[in-house]
Amino acid sequence: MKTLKYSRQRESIKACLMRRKDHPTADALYTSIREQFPNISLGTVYRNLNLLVDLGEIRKFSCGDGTDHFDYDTSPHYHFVCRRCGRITDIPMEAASGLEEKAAVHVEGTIEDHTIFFYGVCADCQRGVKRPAGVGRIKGGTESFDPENFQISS
Amino acid sequence: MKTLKYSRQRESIKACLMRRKDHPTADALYTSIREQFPNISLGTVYRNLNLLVDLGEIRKFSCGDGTDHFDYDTSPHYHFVCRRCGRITDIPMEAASGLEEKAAVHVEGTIEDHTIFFYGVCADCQRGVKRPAGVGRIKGGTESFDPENFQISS
DNA sequence: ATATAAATAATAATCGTTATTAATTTTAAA
DNA sequence: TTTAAAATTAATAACGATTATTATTTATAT
Repeated sequence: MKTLKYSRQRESIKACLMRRKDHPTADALYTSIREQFPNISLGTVYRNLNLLVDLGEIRKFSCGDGTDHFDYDTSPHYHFVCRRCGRITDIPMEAASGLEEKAAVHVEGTIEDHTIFFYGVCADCQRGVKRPAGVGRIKGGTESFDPENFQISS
Repeated sequence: MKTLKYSRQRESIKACLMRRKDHPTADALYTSIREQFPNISLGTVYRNLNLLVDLGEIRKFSCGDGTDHFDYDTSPHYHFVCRRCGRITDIPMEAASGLEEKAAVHVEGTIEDHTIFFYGVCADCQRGVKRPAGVGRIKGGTESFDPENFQISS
C-alpha cells in the first residue's frame, strides 16, 4: 500500500486554493504559490492537485475554455462563466429538484450526478471594467476561434 | 469581406457529422472521413469544424474528458456521459423551467444560456459490453488520473 | 541515527489544437 | 472558355496544457 506523506508544498497548494474564491487553473495556482515557494515545480502543482481530486478533497472541472479549473468547495453547487473575461463564480443554488429523475427517463443506465454551467456576461464586463491579467481565461485572437462562441450551450 | 467558397471536404464533414448520432471528436471524424477522402488533413477537419461552429451550423462542447466534441443538433438539449466508456448520448428533455431565472438571483450580469451534463454508467457498461475502439473516449491509465473521477460533479 | 518509501524539481514527452505556407481549387468576370 | 483573384487545401511546424521520467531530497517509522 502507499502511505501518504506530509509535504509543505501540498499543504500550501490546499491552503492557497482554499483562500481563493475564483476557480484557478493549475498554472494560476502555480503563480500564486511561487510567492511562498519560489522553487516549486509546475509538475508538483499538477500532481498534488490530481492527488487531492482522487482523495475527494477538491474538485476539478472543465467549463469549455480549454483548461481544467480547481475548486476547494466539494459541496454541490453550480457555476456561472463570463464569456468575456472567463471568470467563474459560484451559484449556490440547490440542485433543481427532480432534474436527474427527469433525465433518467431518457437514459438506460445509471445517473450518478450532474453539472450545470451558466454562460453569459458578468456585471464587471458589462460595465467595461478591465480585469487584472491572470484572472479568468479566454482563448481569443485566433483565426478560427470566436471567444463569444465558446461552449455554446444546452 | 470574406466570401464562403464551396469545398467537397467541408460538405463531407457536415454530412458525416449529420449521420452520426454519437458526438465525435475532430479526430474521430477525421478517421471516418478518410474512408472517403484518404488525403484529407486533420487540420482541414479542425478548421472546417470551427468554421461551422462560428456559422452556427453545429455545436462544440467539452464534457470534461479533455477533448472537444461536435454535435450536429443545435437545438437545446442535454447530454449524458458514461464514465466508463466515455460515450455521450442526447437527453432530449426540455430545459428545466425557471432554471436560468433561479440562477440569475445569484449572478450580477446576464445569463445567456446554460449546459447540463449528466454523468453515470451506461447500460452497456453495466452489462459488461465491450465497445469498439474509437467510440467514446476515456483518459485512463495514467498514474495520477482515475477515470472514475473525471468531472466529479455539481 | 538509519533505512525505506514517498515527494520533489527539473525536464522531456505527449496530446489536442492552431498557425503557417506553398500549391490547388472554386468562382466570377473577361 | 480562358483568366485572375480569393478561398481552401495538405503538409507540417508550432503551441499550450498536461503527464511521465528520473535523479535527488525529504518525511517517517524503526
